[in-house]
Amino acid sequence: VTQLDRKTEILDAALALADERGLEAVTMRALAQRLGVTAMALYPHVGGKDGLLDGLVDRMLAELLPAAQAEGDAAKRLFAIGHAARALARRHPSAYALLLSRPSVTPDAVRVVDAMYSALLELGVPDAEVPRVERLLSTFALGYATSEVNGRFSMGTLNPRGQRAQFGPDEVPAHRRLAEVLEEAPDWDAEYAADLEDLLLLIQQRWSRSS
Amino acid sequence: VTQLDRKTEILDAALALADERGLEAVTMRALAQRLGVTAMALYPHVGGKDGLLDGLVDRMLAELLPAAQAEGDAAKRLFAIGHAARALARRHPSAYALLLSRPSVTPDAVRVVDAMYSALLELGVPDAEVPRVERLLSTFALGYATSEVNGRFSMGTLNPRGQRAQFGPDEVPAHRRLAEVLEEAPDWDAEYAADLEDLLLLIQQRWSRSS
DNA sequence: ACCTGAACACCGTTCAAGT
DNA sequence: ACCTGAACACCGTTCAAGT
Repeated sequence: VTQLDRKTEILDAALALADERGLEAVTMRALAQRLGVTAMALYPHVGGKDGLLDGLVDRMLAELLPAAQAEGDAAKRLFAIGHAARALARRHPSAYALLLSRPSVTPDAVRVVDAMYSALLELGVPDAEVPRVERLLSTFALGYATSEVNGRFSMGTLNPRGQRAQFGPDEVPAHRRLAEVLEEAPDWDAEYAADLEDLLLLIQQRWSRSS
Repeated sequence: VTQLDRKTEILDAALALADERGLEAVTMRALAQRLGVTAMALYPHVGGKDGLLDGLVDRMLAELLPAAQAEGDAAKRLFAIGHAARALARRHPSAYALLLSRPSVTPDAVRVVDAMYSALLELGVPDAEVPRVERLLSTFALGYATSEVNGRFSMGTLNPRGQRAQFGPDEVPAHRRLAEVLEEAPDWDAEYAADLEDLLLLIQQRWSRSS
């Protein structure tokens, strides 16, 4: 079983390296050096760079699992998972994007999805719609956290004046009309919470309690 | 102006290369060879590998712009943008993930956002909420398309029997209850359309026409 | 102004060899 | 069973040089 422990040791080191110096600094050689070993010593355990990155996805999903198994009613559990997904991104900003680009069927991944299925069923979503709604929610949560840690949101907002200056009058009329609103720096915690509430509201209104 | 044309020529070639052989095959050397030139000849035009990838994001957003300027009522325009974002992913599956990880403030990017702002205002979303709802919608659209082209969706669904076999009885109860539903292969076109409809429904119910 | 060629410091990975 | 060391075929990028 020291095999498995060694693998998680390696993955932990890789994740720490990604957190500290970015995903592109996660090199077989740099990772090996951090572990006091040669790069080729890693291959039997993680199976090359691709296997290493898949392993990082698994490790992150394992970190998400406890939140998925929290207590409370269905809506509360979905909020907990949603906030945990965002907290995970803040903990591992550089590695997080892997979650959207590398499929994973780790047992822990299935368990997280199962927790969401259960909550949606409890909320009255019909069986046939549950997988779709789960994908809608998880896609939004992963996409939001990814966008946030990668800075996709902080540019329509950073200096809207200088930005509008590139355009002629009424070339971007909505930006002009929203000028004052766009001046304010958004509170991302509040925005994300509001988004989750809206999505839960959608679910409750669309399939109001029949069970 | 042959400067700019040369740059878009290079970006077009890079995008084509990514479409044909994957983003990791987009190498300064391989790209240069495709253009019948030396790798270092690219540097003055695109400014290194990072600038090249930023350029790919800009090119893709430019491809999205025509759909954003389509005709019709507000809801119809939002659908058009949503579907165009997914079509873009199918056209450039490998490069698409860059949209979520590399911020862009290209004029075309601002124009696309402006079109969404306009549609949301027309639907009755209050000024203060428009930027948040735009981020919600664009995040979902980008995240969904990215997940789809990267295969994140095709694994809870591919062979659900073999997957459940890893677990003891009632360890994943929701998967068990949804067994029949999970057997069916989803129609992704229909699912994405249903998601967009649900999100539009949310908007219309939450801020029902007061204007 | 635009391109080339050689060079540098890196990659992931293979493979024979050690213990 | 686990690790090493040298080697191979690549990277992105710098820099002096050509025209």
